[in-house]
Amino acid sequence: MSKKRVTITDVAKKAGVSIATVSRVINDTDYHVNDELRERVAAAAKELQYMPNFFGRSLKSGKSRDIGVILPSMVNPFYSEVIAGVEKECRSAGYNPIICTSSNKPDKEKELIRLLQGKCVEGMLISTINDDSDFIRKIIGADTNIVIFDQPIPDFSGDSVTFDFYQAGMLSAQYLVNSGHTCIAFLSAPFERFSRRAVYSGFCDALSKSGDAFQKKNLFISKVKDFKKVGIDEFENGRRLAKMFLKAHCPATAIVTINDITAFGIIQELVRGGCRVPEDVSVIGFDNINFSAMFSPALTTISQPSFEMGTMAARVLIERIKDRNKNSTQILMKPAIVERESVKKLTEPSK
Amino acid sequence: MSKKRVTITDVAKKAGVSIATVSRVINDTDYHVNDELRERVAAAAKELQYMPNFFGRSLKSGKSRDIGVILPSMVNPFYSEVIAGVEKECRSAGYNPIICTSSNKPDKEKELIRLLQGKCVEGMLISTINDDSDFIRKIIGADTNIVIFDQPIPDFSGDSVTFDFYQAGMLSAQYLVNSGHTCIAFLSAPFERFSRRAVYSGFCDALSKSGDAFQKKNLFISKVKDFKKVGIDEFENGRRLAKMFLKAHCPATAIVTINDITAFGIIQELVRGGCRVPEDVSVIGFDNINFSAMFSPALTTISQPSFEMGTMAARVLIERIKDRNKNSTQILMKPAIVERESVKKLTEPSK
DNA sequence: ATGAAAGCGCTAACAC
DNA sequence: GTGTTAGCGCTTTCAT
Repeated sequence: MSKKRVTITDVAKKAGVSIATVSRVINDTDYHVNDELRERVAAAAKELQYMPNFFGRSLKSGKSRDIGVILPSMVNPFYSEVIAGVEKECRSAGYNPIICTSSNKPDKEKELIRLLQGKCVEGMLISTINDDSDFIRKIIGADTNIVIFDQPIPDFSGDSVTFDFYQAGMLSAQYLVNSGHTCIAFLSAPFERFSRRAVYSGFCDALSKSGDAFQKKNLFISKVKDFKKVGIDEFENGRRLAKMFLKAHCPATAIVTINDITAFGIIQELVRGGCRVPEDVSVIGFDNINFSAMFSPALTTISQPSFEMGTMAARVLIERIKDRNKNSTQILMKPAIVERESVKKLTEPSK
Repeated sequence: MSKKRVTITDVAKKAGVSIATVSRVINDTDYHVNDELRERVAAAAKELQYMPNFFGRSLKSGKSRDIGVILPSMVNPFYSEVIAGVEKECRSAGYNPIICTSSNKPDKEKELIRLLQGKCVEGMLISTINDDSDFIRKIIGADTNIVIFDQPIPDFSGDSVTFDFYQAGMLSAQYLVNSGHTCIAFLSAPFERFSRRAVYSGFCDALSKSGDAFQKKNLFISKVKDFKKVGIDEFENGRRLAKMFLKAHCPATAIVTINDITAFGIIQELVRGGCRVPEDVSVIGFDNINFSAMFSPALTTISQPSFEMGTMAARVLIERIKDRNKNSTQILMKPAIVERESVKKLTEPSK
């Protein structure tokens, strides 16, 4: 019943030319085709609503024009923005991103990589959650173009676009110290990811330098390893963390945490526990997702340029696809503090 | 330099069998293959890290196992959740979703449809923003399986999974009326989308029925048509709307708006203008995105089940792919009120 | 300037 | 039970 798909042969027949000519016209090569024929072909193609079959093309050329993208989650707006950047950059260069989420599951990540290889993607953008990073290296050993982004892999020497988590950790500590805070708490999910460890160590180092060495009793780590519904789970995790903080009667006047959503949870629970933010306790987030500006109090946070990171990563990958032999590019995106309302300045008169 | 891709021929050579046998083993057909050969092939495939080329397969079979998904945006968490649902359902059925965002641009939407056709997707999930819906019907006339979801198309008779916007509008009005509000305002972006018109008319009808016919002076519509960065733009739009509301000295005690993000903007600006929520003015949102629960005051809103809608839409499409002749399925997801803290009950003693 | 034809990797009908 | 082969739609070399 369903009409057969229109192929290059149909167009050729209709225009009374060979398929080779049709191909030339369709691909608009600089190949010289008689104007009259060219128009006849174009007309036939249009009339038949011809649409080249990518499979035929890709099979022949070995090029899919597809780019695989693997991310841990979709529901965290940070990643939505990353994807938006990736998509924009890819499409404007004529590539099609295939977006996959690993849902924080290492095995699924591996599976997706194989899937994408089967689809002959010309390259992949990977934000890996695999701690065993060797398998990524193996893939690169083969002939897949890869750019590691977001989550760094220690000692990785290929293309990467990552974020300077260490410095970000330093920044948040310094900012708090400069605002007059001397007793600061660090609230986090388990340190399974490189990024969290890096933030923490930057944070500790900065405190040491300023003379207020971090006190272990101010470190609160929740037990939750698996975030199934990432957005809401991280929020709940924040609430849990705040409860721990409150219960411990922690004397800290400021709290640093690992992402904005967690910060939202912390703030909500703090307020519920009778603790005003920032009057009684200051909170500084991490990511600067869109909602941080909408929250009340508007969240002071460390910006991790999501959209730009997506854009950059895609750009680096496309460069790599064009030239397989160029030197590897390693981009380290820098953090910046975004001052809003959730941190109180103890050194200035309160308003 | 880069090693050639391993093909079925390589595996066949290595195992000392024909490519047909390899194909049979790989696809694990119930075709009878000698156990010894089977193992030899499997071993060879594994050793060579063979990965079938989807293009060859798809070209031959005409099946891509891909499903195209077109959405207006990615940055609004409502859509992130929809996608999460779609992805989960597709993958568990062995399909691969190709996600595209039209960025609220009708032309881009059409372009994406063509792109997806070129990729031989077996079906598409479309949340259309095209007001001219005929072109969608044309596509269906051809041999593409389509499920319209999220944004309904009037008089559409094919498969669809949409949301009962009209009833949602009624619900919000009724809820407010039941809470004792008699003067209610409606704040919206321009009525270009069917969904917004439907919400508005449900809202008006419910008010009429309750005897408090809606007064036109309480309708505020902003001018902004194009949301480029959807998330943040909608927030800004909310702020703009709240300014208009404030400036007009509107006597309404409650505000209904078209989505949660806009509600966040409205609330922020209201508060900034010295108007407490919900003490002075109540606000009811729309969507129930994750952040609504995190906001303060936690947002009372109409839930539009995003993840489930994605799941349902994918499921309907997959059913359709399996049986092209079955009757069309039309699912209308029902709204529900989510009571939180942004609406004040005027009929009960205030706390 | 145009056409004929090979062949990309795979599946499935057919031959043995 | 296994192998041979045609051909899916396309690009591109090579003749003409």
